[in-house]
Amino acid sequence: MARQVAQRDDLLPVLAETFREHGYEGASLSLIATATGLGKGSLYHFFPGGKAEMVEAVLAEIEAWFEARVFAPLRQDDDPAAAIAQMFGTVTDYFRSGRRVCLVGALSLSDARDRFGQALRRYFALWVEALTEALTRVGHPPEGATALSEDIVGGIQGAVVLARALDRPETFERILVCLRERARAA
Amino acid sequence: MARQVAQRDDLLPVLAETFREHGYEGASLSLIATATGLGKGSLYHFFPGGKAEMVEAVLAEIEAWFEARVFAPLRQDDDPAAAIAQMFGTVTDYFRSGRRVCLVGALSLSDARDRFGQALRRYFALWVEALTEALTRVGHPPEGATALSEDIVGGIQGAVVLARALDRPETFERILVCLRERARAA
DNA sequence: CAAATCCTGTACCGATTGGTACATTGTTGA
DNA sequence: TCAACAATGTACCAATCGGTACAGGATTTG
Repeated sequence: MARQVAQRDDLLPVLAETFREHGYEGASLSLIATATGLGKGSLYHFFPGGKAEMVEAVLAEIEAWFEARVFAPLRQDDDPAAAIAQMFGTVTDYFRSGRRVCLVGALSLSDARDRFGQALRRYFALWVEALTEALTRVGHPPEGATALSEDIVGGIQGAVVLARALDRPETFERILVCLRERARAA
Repeated sequence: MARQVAQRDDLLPVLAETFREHGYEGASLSLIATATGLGKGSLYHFFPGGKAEMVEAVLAEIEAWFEARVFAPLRQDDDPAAAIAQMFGTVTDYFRSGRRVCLVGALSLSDARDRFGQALRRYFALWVEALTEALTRVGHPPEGATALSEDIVGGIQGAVVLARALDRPETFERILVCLRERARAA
Protein backbone atom coordinates (compact mmCIF):
# COMPACT_ATOMS: atom_id res chain seq x y z
CA MET A 1 0.00 0.00 0.00
CA ALA A 2 2.17 2.79 -1.31
CA ARG A 3 1.69 5.63 1.11
CA GLN A 4 1.37 8.99 -0.49
CA VAL A 5 3.56 11.74 0.93
CA ALA A 6 0.69 14.13 0.39
CA GLN A 7 -0.15 16.45 3.23
CA ARG A 8 -3.61 17.85 3.57
CA ASP A 9 -2.49 21.28 2.44
CA ASP A 10 -1.00 19.90 -0.75
CA LEU A 11 -4.46 18.76 -1.78
CA LEU A 12 -6.00 22.22 -1.56
CA PRO A 13 -4.83 23.54 -4.94
CA VAL A 14 -6.12 20.43 -6.69
CA LEU A 15 -9.40 20.64 -4.82
CA ALA A 16 -9.70 24.33 -5.62
CA GLU A 17 -9.20 23.69 -9.31
CA THR A 18 -11.73 20.87 -9.28
CA PHE A 19 -14.36 23.05 -7.62
CA ARG A 20 -13.56 25.88 -10.00
CA GLU A 21 -14.06 23.68 -13.02
CA HIS A 22 -17.12 21.75 -11.90
CA GLY A 23 -18.76 23.79 -9.17
CA TYR A 24 -19.88 22.46 -5.81
CA GLU A 25 -22.56 20.10 -7.03
CA GLY A 26 -20.64 19.11 -10.12
CA ALA A 27 -17.49 18.12 -8.29
CA SER A 28 -18.44 14.60 -7.25
CA LEU A 29 -16.37 12.59 -4.83
CA SER A 30 -15.27 10.22 -7.55
CA LEU A 31 -14.17 13.21 -9.63
CA ILE A 32 -12.27 14.57 -6.66
CA ALA A 33 -10.77 11.16 -6.01
CA THR A 34 -9.55 10.97 -9.60
CA ALA A 35 -8.19 14.52 -9.56
CA THR A 36 -6.31 14.05 -6.31
CA GLY A 37 -5.32 10.46 -6.95
CA LEU A 38 -6.67 9.54 -3.53
CA GLY A 39 -9.39 7.15 -2.51
CA LYS A 40 -12.40 8.08 -0.49
CA GLY A 41 -10.71 6.68 2.58
CA SER A 42 -7.92 9.20 2.43
CA LEU A 43 -10.22 12.04 1.48
CA TYR A 44 -12.46 11.44 4.47
CA HIS A 45 -9.40 11.01 6.62
CA PHE A 46 -8.24 14.51 5.76
CA PHE A 47 -11.70 16.03 5.52
CA PRO A 48 -14.09 14.20 7.85
CA GLY A 49 -16.77 16.69 6.92
CA GLY A 50 -16.74 15.64 3.29
CA LYS A 51 -17.18 18.07 0.44
CA ALA A 52 -18.35 20.89 2.66
CA GLU A 53 -15.16 20.76 4.70
CA MET A 54 -13.08 20.63 1.53
CA VAL A 55 -14.69 23.81 0.26
CA GLU A 56 -14.23 25.52 3.62
CA ALA A 57 -10.54 24.62 3.56
CA VAL A 58 -10.14 25.79 -0.01
CA LEU A 59 -11.87 29.09 0.71
CA ALA A 60 -9.66 29.64 3.74
CA GLU A 61 -6.58 29.01 1.67
CA ILE A 62 -7.75 31.37 -1.07
CA GLU A 63 -8.41 34.08 1.48
CA ALA A 64 -4.96 33.58 3.00
CA TRP A 65 -3.39 33.71 -0.46
CA PHE A 66 -5.09 36.99 -1.30
CA GLU A 67 -4.45 38.37 2.16
CA ALA A 68 -0.72 37.89 1.77
CA ARG A 69 -0.39 38.90 -1.87
CA VAL A 70 -3.09 41.52 -2.34
CA PHE A 71 -4.99 42.71 0.71
CA ALA A 72 -2.06 43.31 3.06
CA PRO A 73 -0.01 45.30 0.51
CA LEU A 74 -3.07 47.39 -0.32
CA ARG A 75 -3.55 48.15 3.34
CA GLN A 76 -0.05 48.88 4.48
CA ASP A 77 2.48 48.90 1.68
CA ASP A 78 4.63 52.00 1.77
CA ASP A 79 3.75 52.66 -1.84
CA PRO A 80 -0.03 52.31 -2.22
CA ALA A 81 0.08 53.13 -5.92
CA ALA A 82 2.48 50.27 -6.48
CA ALA A 83 0.30 47.96 -4.41
CA ILE A 84 -2.67 48.81 -6.60
CA ALA A 85 -0.67 48.20 -9.75
CA GLN A 86 0.56 44.94 -8.30
CA MET A 87 -3.02 43.94 -7.52
CA PHE A 88 -4.07 44.23 -11.14
CA GLY A 89 -1.09 42.22 -12.30
CA THR A 90 -1.60 39.52 -9.68
CA VAL A 91 -5.29 39.25 -10.45
CA THR A 92 -4.76 39.04 -14.19
CA ASP A 93 -2.36 36.17 -13.69
CA TYR A 94 -4.48 34.49 -11.05
CA PHE A 95 -7.63 34.46 -13.19
CA ARG A 96 -5.62 33.65 -16.30
CA SER A 97 -7.18 36.58 -18.09
CA GLY A 98 -10.64 35.27 -17.40
CA ARG A 99 -9.97 31.72 -18.52
CA ARG A 100 -9.98 30.68 -14.90
CA VAL A 101 -13.07 31.21 -12.81
CA CYS A 102 -13.11 32.99 -9.47
CA LEU A 103 -14.29 30.25 -7.12
CA VAL A 104 -15.61 32.74 -4.60
CA GLY A 105 -17.60 34.56 -7.26
CA ALA A 106 -18.91 31.35 -8.79
CA LEU A 107 -20.04 30.02 -5.42
CA SER A 108 -21.74 33.33 -4.74
CA LEU A 109 -23.92 32.78 -7.79
CA SER A 110 -24.76 29.19 -6.87
CA ASP A 111 -26.99 27.90 -4.14
CA ALA A 112 -23.85 27.06 -2.19
CA ARG A 113 -23.90 30.73 -1.27
CA ASP A 114 -26.20 29.99 1.62
CA ARG A 115 -23.90 27.32 3.03
CA PHE A 116 -20.65 29.26 2.74
CA GLY A 117 -22.09 32.73 2.97
CA GLN A 118 -19.78 33.97 5.69
CA ALA A 119 -16.57 33.02 3.90
CA LEU A 120 -17.78 34.53 0.63
CA ARG A 121 -18.79 37.75 2.32
CA ARG A 122 -15.49 37.98 4.16
CA TYR A 123 -13.42 37.57 1.01
CA PHE A 124 -15.11 40.39 -0.85
CA ALA A 125 -15.45 42.60 2.21
CA LEU A 126 -11.73 42.32 2.92
CA TRP A 127 -10.90 43.07 -0.68
CA VAL A 128 -13.14 46.11 -0.88
CA GLU A 129 -11.89 47.47 2.45
CA ALA A 130 -8.23 46.98 1.61
CA LEU A 131 -8.61 48.58 -1.79
CA THR A 132 -10.55 51.47 -0.27
CA GLU A 133 -7.66 52.05 2.09
CA ALA A 134 -5.15 52.10 -0.76
CA LEU A 135 -7.31 54.39 -2.90
CA THR A 136 -7.62 56.84 -0.03
CA ARG A 137 -3.91 56.81 0.61
CA VAL A 138 -3.25 57.44 -3.04
CA GLY A 139 -5.29 60.58 -2.95
CA HIS A 140 -8.89 59.66 -3.68
CA PRO A 141 -11.46 61.53 -1.57
CA PRO A 142 -12.65 59.29 1.27
CA GLU A 143 -16.31 59.88 0.35
CA GLY A 144 -15.90 58.21 -3.02
CA ALA A 145 -13.18 55.69 -2.24
CA THR A 146 -15.49 52.90 -1.08
CA ALA A 147 -17.72 53.29 -4.11
CA LEU A 148 -14.75 53.24 -6.46
CA SER A 149 -13.38 50.21 -4.67
CA GLU A 150 -16.67 48.35 -5.10
CA ASP A 151 -16.75 49.35 -8.75
CA ILE A 152 -13.32 47.87 -9.26
CA VAL A 153 -13.78 44.63 -7.32
CA GLY A 154 -17.16 44.10 -8.95
CA GLY A 155 -15.74 45.07 -12.30
CA ILE A 156 -13.11 42.37 -12.03
CA GLN A 157 -15.76 39.77 -11.27
CA GLY A 158 -17.83 40.93 -14.19
CA ALA A 159 -14.79 40.80 -16.44
CA VAL A 160 -14.37 37.13 -15.59
CA VAL A 161 -17.99 36.41 -16.44
CA LEU A 162 -17.95 38.37 -19.68
CA ALA A 163 -14.60 37.12 -20.91
CA ARG A 164 -15.56 33.52 -20.23
CA ALA A 165 -18.94 33.85 -21.90
CA LEU A 166 -17.52 35.60 -24.95
CA ASP A 167 -14.44 33.39 -24.90
CA ARG A 168 -12.28 36.48 -25.25
CA PRO A 169 -9.43 36.83 -22.76
CA GLU A 170 -8.49 40.14 -24.39
CA THR A 171 -11.74 41.56 -23.11
CA PHE A 172 -10.75 40.66 -19.56
CA GLU A 173 -7.41 42.37 -19.92
CA ARG A 174 -8.92 45.44 -21.55
CA ILE A 175 -11.46 45.88 -18.78
CA LEU A 176 -8.74 45.55 -16.17
CA VAL A 177 -6.66 48.21 -17.87
CA CYS A 178 -9.67 50.48 -17.78
CA LEU A 179 -10.27 49.80 -14.09
CA ARG A 180 -6.62 50.44 -13.35
CA GLU A 181 -6.96 53.85 -14.98
CA ARG A 182 -9.85 54.73 -12.74
CA ALA A 183 -7.83 53.71 -9.70
CA ARG A 184 -5.19 56.29 -10.38
CA ALA A 185 -5.39 59.41 -8.26
CA ALA A 186 -7.70 62.12 -9.50
CA MET B 1 -55.96 12.19 -14.33
CA ALA B 2 -56.61 15.92 -14.11
CA ARG B 3 -55.09 17.38 -17.19
CA GLN B 4 -53.12 20.55 -16.69
CA VAL B 5 -53.82 23.40 -19.06
CA ALA B 6 -50.12 24.21 -18.96
CA GLN B 7 -48.47 24.90 -22.25
CA ARG B 8 -44.80 24.28 -22.71
CA ASP B 9 -44.04 27.99 -22.73
CA ASP B 10 -45.77 28.48 -19.40
CA LEU B 11 -43.18 26.20 -17.84
CA LEU B 12 -40.22 28.28 -18.93
CA PRO B 13 -40.37 30.92 -16.19
CA VAL B 14 -40.57 28.25 -13.52
CA LEU B 15 -37.73 26.31 -15.10
CA ALA B 16 -35.66 29.47 -15.40
CA GLU B 17 -36.13 30.27 -11.74
CA THR B 18 -35.24 26.72 -10.73
CA PHE B 19 -32.03 26.79 -12.75
CA ARG B 20 -31.21 30.22 -11.39
CA GLU B 21 -31.59 29.05 -7.81
CA HIS B 22 -29.89 25.68 -8.07
CA GLY B 23 -27.71 25.78 -11.16
CA TYR B 24 -27.61 23.16 -13.87
CA GLU B 25 -26.28 20.28 -11.79
CA GLY B 26 -28.18 21.29 -8.71
CA ALA B 27 -31.56 21.42 -10.41
CA SER B 28 -32.50 17.76 -10.27
CA LEU B 29 -35.44 16.35 -12.14
CA SER B 30 -37.33 15.72 -8.92
CA LEU B 31 -36.73 19.34 -7.93
CA ILE B 32 -37.97 20.48 -11.31
CA ALA B 33 -40.94 18.18 -11.04
CA THR B 34 -41.85 19.67 -7.68
CA ALA B 35 -41.35 23.24 -8.88
CA THR B 36 -43.47 22.77 -11.97
CA GLY B 37 -45.97 20.44 -10.37
CA LEU B 38 -45.49 18.05 -13.26
CA GLY B 39 -44.32 14.46 -13.33
CA LYS B 40 -41.42 13.20 -15.31
CA GLY B 41 -43.81 11.95 -17.94
CA SER B 42 -45.02 15.42 -18.75
CA LEU B 43 -41.57 16.95 -18.51
CA TYR B 44 -40.13 14.50 -21.00
CA HIS B 45 -43.17 14.96 -23.17
CA PHE B 46 -42.45 18.66 -23.46
CA PHE B 47 -38.67 18.35 -23.40
CA PRO B 48 -37.63 15.00 -24.91
CA GLY B 49 -34.01 16.06 -24.54
CA GLY B 50 -34.28 16.30 -20.77
CA LYS B 51 -32.53 18.95 -18.74
CA ALA B 52 -30.33 20.07 -21.59
CA GLU B 53 -33.33 20.87 -23.74
CA MET B 54 -34.98 22.68 -20.86
CA VAL B 55 -31.98 24.94 -20.46
CA GLU B 56 -31.83 25.58 -24.19
CA ALA B 57 -35.47 26.59 -24.17
CA VAL B 58 -35.01 28.81 -21.13
CA LEU B 59 -31.98 30.52 -22.66
CA ALA B 60 -33.88 31.12 -25.88
CA GLU B 61 -36.74 32.67 -23.96
CA ILE B 62 -34.39 34.87 -21.96
CA GLU B 63 -32.72 36.07 -25.13
CA ALA B 64 -36.09 36.84 -26.69
CA TRP B 65 -37.15 38.70 -23.57
CA PHE B 66 -34.05 40.88 -23.59
CA GLU B 67 -34.23 41.30 -27.34
CA ALA B 68 -37.70 42.79 -27.11
CA ARG B 69 -37.24 44.85 -23.97
CA VAL B 70 -33.61 45.88 -24.09
CA PHE B 71 -31.61 45.08 -27.19
CA ALA B 72 -34.07 46.26 -29.82
CA PRO B 73 -34.73 49.63 -28.14
CA LEU B 74 -31.01 50.18 -27.73
CA ARG B 75 -30.50 49.51 -31.41
CA GLN B 76 -33.33 51.43 -32.96
CA ASP B 77 -35.31 53.47 -30.49
CA ASP B 78 -35.74 57.04 -31.66
CA ASP B 79 -34.39 58.22 -28.34
CA PRO B 80 -31.21 56.26 -27.59
CA ALA B 81 -30.63 58.09 -24.32
CA ALA B 82 -34.05 57.01 -23.14
CA ALA B 83 -33.38 53.45 -24.26
CA ILE B 84 -30.19 53.39 -22.20
CA ALA B 85 -32.00 54.75 -19.16
CA GLN B 86 -34.74 52.19 -19.68
CA MET B 87 -32.12 49.45 -19.86
CA PHE B 88 -30.77 50.27 -16.42
CA GLY B 89 -34.26 50.33 -14.97
CA THR B 90 -35.29 47.09 -16.60
CA VAL B 91 -32.11 45.34 -15.52
CA THR B 92 -32.40 46.53 -11.93
CA ASP B 93 -35.91 45.13 -11.76
CA TYR B 94 -35.03 41.95 -13.60
CA PHE B 95 -32.12 41.07 -11.32
CA ARG B 96 -34.04 42.27 -8.28
CA SER B 97 -31.13 44.50 -7.31
CA GLY B 98 -28.77 41.57 -7.32
CA ARG B 99 -30.93 39.25 -5.28
CA ARG B 100 -31.71 37.33 -8.41
CA VAL B 101 -28.90 35.69 -10.32
CA CYS B 102 -28.28 36.17 -14.02
CA LEU B 103 -28.72 32.65 -15.35
CA VAL B 104 -26.56 33.35 -18.38
CA GLY B 105 -23.76 34.70 -16.25
CA ALA B 106 -24.02 31.87 -13.74
CA LEU B 107 -23.92 29.24 -16.47
CA SER B 108 -20.90 30.99 -17.96
CA LEU B 109 -19.01 30.40 -14.71
CA SER B 110 -20.04 26.75 -14.47
CA ASP B 111 -18.92 23.81 -16.53
CA ALA B 112 -22.23 24.02 -18.37
CA ARG B 113 -20.49 26.76 -20.31
CA ASP B 114 -19.06 24.22 -22.69
CA ARG B 115 -22.44 22.67 -23.42
CA PHE B 116 -24.36 25.91 -23.96
CA GLY B 117 -21.46 28.04 -25.09
CA GLN B 118 -23.11 29.35 -28.21
CA ALA B 119 -26.24 30.61 -26.48
CA LEU B 120 -24.22 32.26 -23.74
CA ARG B 121 -21.93 33.95 -26.21
CA ARG B 122 -24.85 35.16 -28.29
CA TYR B 123 -26.62 36.73 -25.32
CA PHE B 124 -23.67 38.83 -24.26
CA ALA B 125 -22.56 39.61 -27.80
CA LEU B 126 -26.02 40.91 -28.67
CA TRP B 127 -26.13 42.98 -25.52
CA VAL B 128 -22.70 44.52 -26.06
CA GLU B 129 -23.41 45.25 -29.72
CA ALA B 130 -26.80 46.81 -29.06
CA LEU B 131 -25.45 48.97 -26.26
CA THR B 132 -22.49 50.02 -28.40
CA GLU B 133 -24.95 51.15 -31.04
CA ALA B 134 -26.90 53.24 -28.54
CA LEU B 135 -23.77 54.74 -27.01
CA THR B 136 -22.56 55.78 -30.45
CA ARG B 137 -25.89 57.32 -31.33
CA VAL B 138 -25.90 59.22 -28.06
CA GLY B 139 -22.61 60.86 -28.94
CA HIS B 140 -19.84 58.61 -27.71
CA PRO B 141 -16.88 58.34 -30.05
CA PRO B 142 -17.08 55.08 -32.02
CA GLU B 143 -13.52 54.13 -31.03
CA GLY B 144 -14.42 53.91 -27.37
CA ALA B 145 -18.04 52.86 -27.57
CA THR B 146 -17.42 49.11 -27.69
CA ALA B 147 -15.04 49.28 -24.75
CA LEU B 148 -17.50 51.32 -22.72
CA SER B 149 -20.27 48.93 -23.64
CA GLU B 150 -18.23 45.96 -22.43
CA ASP B 151 -17.40 47.83 -19.24
CA ILE B 152 -21.08 48.36 -18.57
CA VAL B 153 -22.35 44.89 -19.45
CA GLY B 154 -19.50 43.33 -17.49
CA GLY B 155 -20.04 45.80 -14.69
CA ILE B 156 -23.65 44.72 -14.33
CA GLN B 157 -22.61 41.07 -14.09
CA GLY B 158 -20.02 41.93 -11.50
CA ALA B 159 -22.58 43.91 -9.55
CA VAL B 160 -24.74 40.81 -9.31
CA VAL B 161 -21.83 38.76 -8.02
CA LEU B 162 -20.71 41.35 -5.51
CA ALA B 163 -24.14 42.26 -4.22
CA ARG B 164 -25.05 38.62 -3.73
CA ALA B 165 -21.80 37.79 -1.98
CA LEU B 166 -22.00 40.82 0.30
CA ASP B 167 -25.74 40.43 0.66
CA ARG B 168 -26.16 44.12 -0.07
CA PRO B 169 -28.69 45.03 -2.77
CA GLU B 170 -27.82 48.70 -2.27
CA THR B 171 -24.39 47.96 -3.65
CA PHE B 172 -25.96 46.62 -6.84
CA GLU B 173 -28.05 49.73 -7.26
CA ARG B 174 -25.16 52.06 -6.49
CA ILE B 175 -22.92 50.40 -9.08
CA LEU B 176 -25.66 50.64 -11.68
CA VAL B 177 -26.11 54.33 -10.99
CA CYS B 178 -22.41 54.78 -11.51
CA LEU B 179 -22.48 52.84 -14.78
CA ARG B 180 -25.44 54.88 -15.94
CA GLU B 181 -23.41 58.03 -15.35
CA ARG B 182 -20.63 56.74 -17.55
CA ALA B 183 -23.11 55.93 -20.30
CA ARG B 184 -24.16 59.54 -20.61
CA ALA B 185 -22.65 61.37 -23.53
CA ALA B 186 -19.25 62.91 -22.95
C1' DC C 1 11.58 -5.18 18.21
C1' DA C 2 6.76 -4.03 19.50
C1' DA C 3 3.03 -1.02 19.91
C1' DA C 4 0.56 2.95 18.57
C1' DT C 5 -0.66 5.85 14.93
C1' DC C 6 -1.30 7.34 10.31
C1' DC C 7 -2.77 6.53 5.85
C1' DT C 8 -4.93 3.90 2.22
C1' DG C 9 -7.96 0.83 -0.73
C1' DT C 10 -12.04 -1.77 -1.01
C1' DA C 11 -16.43 -2.98 -0.23
C1' DC C 12 -20.62 -1.56 0.92
C1' DC C 13 -24.78 1.40 2.34
C1' DG C 14 -29.34 3.62 1.28
C1' DA C 15 -30.76 7.43 -1.43
C1' DT C 16 -31.03 9.80 -5.55
C1' DT C 17 -29.63 10.65 -10.21
C1' DG C 18 -31.28 11.25 -15.34
C1' DG C 19 -33.87 8.74 -18.28
C1' DT C 20 -37.29 5.10 -20.36
C1' DA C 21 -41.58 2.49 -20.91
C1' DC C 22 -46.13 2.30 -20.87
C1' DA C 23 -50.87 2.16 -19.63
C1' DT C 24 -54.34 5.47 -18.82
C1' DT C 25 -56.80 9.51 -19.14
C1' DG C 26 -58.96 13.93 -21.13
C1' DT C 27 -59.55 16.35 -25.25
C1' DT C 28 -60.34 17.12 -29.99
C1' DG C 29 -61.60 16.70 -34.84
C1' DA C 30 -63.90 13.87 -38.22
C1' DT D 1 -69.76 8.42 -31.85
C1' DC D 2 -65.30 7.18 -32.17
C1' DA D 3 -60.65 7.09 -33.46
C1' DA D 4 -56.43 9.91 -32.97
C1' DC D 5 -53.73 12.42 -30.14
C1' DA D 6 -51.87 15.12 -26.32
C1' DA D 7 -50.88 14.87 -21.63
C1' DT D 8 -50.18 12.52 -17.41
C1' DG D 9 -48.81 9.31 -13.36
C1' DT D 10 -46.42 5.29 -11.99
C1' DA D 11 -43.16 1.97 -12.05
C1' DC D 12 -38.86 0.88 -13.21
C1' DC D 13 -33.90 0.99 -14.86
C1' DA D 14 -28.74 1.07 -14.35
C1' DA D 15 -25.56 4.36 -12.68
C1' DT D 16 -23.95 7.31 -9.51
C1' DC D 17 -24.36 10.04 -5.44
C1' DG D 18 -22.22 11.24 -0.58
C1' DG D 19 -20.89 8.81 3.13
C1' DT D 20 -19.43 4.79 6.38
C1' DA D 21 -16.90 0.75 7.98
C1' DC D 22 -12.98 -1.53 8.34
C1' DA D 23 -9.07 -4.37 7.58
C1' DG D 24 -4.51 -3.95 6.80
C1' DG D 25 -0.25 -2.12 5.18
C1' DA D 26 3.21 1.89 6.21
C1' DT D 27 5.40 4.67 9.41
C1' DT D 28 6.70 6.51 13.53
C1' DT D 29 7.43 6.21 18.44
C1' DG D 30 8.94 3.90 22.38
